[in-house]
Amino acid sequence: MVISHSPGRPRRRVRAPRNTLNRERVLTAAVDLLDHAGPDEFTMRALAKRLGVATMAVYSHFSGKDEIIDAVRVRLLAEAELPSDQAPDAPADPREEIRELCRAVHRLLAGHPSALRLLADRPVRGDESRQFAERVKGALGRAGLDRDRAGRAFIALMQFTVGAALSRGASPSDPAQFDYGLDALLAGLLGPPPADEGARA
Amino acid sequence: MVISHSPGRPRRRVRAPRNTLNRERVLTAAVDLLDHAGPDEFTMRALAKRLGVATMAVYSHFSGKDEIIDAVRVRLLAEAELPSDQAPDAPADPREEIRELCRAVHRLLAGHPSALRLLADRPVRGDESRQFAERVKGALGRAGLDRDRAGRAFIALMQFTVGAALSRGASPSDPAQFDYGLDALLAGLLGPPPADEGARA
DNA sequence: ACCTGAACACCGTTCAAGT
DNA sequence: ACCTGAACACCGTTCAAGT
Repeated sequence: MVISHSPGRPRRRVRAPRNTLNRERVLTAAVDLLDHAGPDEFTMRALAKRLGVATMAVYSHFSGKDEIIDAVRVRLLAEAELPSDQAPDAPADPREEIRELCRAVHRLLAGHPSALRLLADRPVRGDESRQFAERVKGALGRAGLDRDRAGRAFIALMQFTVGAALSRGASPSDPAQFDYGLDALLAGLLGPPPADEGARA
Repeated sequence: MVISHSPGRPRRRVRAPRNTLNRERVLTAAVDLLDHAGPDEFTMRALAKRLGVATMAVYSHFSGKDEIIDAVRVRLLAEAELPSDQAPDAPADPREEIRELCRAVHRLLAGHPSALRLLADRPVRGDESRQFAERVKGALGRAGLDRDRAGRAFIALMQFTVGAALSRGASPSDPAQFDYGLDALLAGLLGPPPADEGARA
């Protein structure tokens, strides 16, 4: 006996061609999904549907949802638009460099609010973040802090930056709010900025 | 025919007596559960089991999980040990009052890390938090900030406090870390502290 | 009014099977 | 090797029923 498709609903093809999937495609779809829906809708089933494959196909490339979330963090960190790394013999004002680095991280986090909710409570590890930390601590050192104070200052700056991005998602505030807090924190950590560039009240 | 209990496993009684449950008991159990387990284990089923009732009994007192989480926030805010409210004609140093208020909130949040994860991304509303905000903004005003700056400063302080508490849960840092950042932020917002009490480096 | 248990539409993940 | 679909042990919540 012949089983015919019901003519009204053309179903997704029964079997996806080989090698349709890889880690890159999964991660791109994951970030897209997070950017277009809340963290609760970030589901293995929704992710697979977006990729046009069966749910379990994703498990051929990632061990599970946690590994995907960790990889999303790495992917996002990689696409952060950091101010260009200066040559060591042409150092810019370290205060301004720190400021721009924090602003870049804040821009990144505020631009991916659902991802931020998923990532906010996980410890940050991995090479990229270590590199970033060393760069900020280097600038803090050039601004006059010793190694110990630079470490504490870096943590404080990241705590504020994450908290500000989280709060923006919860109840959006004007864009100048983050700068107000960041400049205050920097002034407290490094001392007041030189008067010649402080033209704003 | 007689159905006998299997002697090995005395089951929970079939029907709980009337009025065993009320909002207070549910909230106490909810905070206990959050304090003894991760946010993922905070489940309507686990909550009911802890209360010794069927899962759906809780729904007689709360419309759902979201309402419970909102009520947990109120409960936690209420049990925050804020420094005693000064009489208006005997005002303490406003800087010190702000400092202690932020420390109290941080202590509270850091003491309930799982609850913090559930609450961090929700907008804060309600009367208690408004009262708290007015108290901090009042102190900021007495410290010399105009209304607009006081509003921004309050937001910045809360963003930092939440971010610091969240980060402590993710990768615990030493207790002095929060004070380091808080004092820097306060110095930036209010100007450097008077030299006579700044005996620490 | 308050509590119970079955049922529904979801989850993430395991497993056996297809190609 | 890579993908599929059924199945398992969970969720939050609706519903009809008990007292």
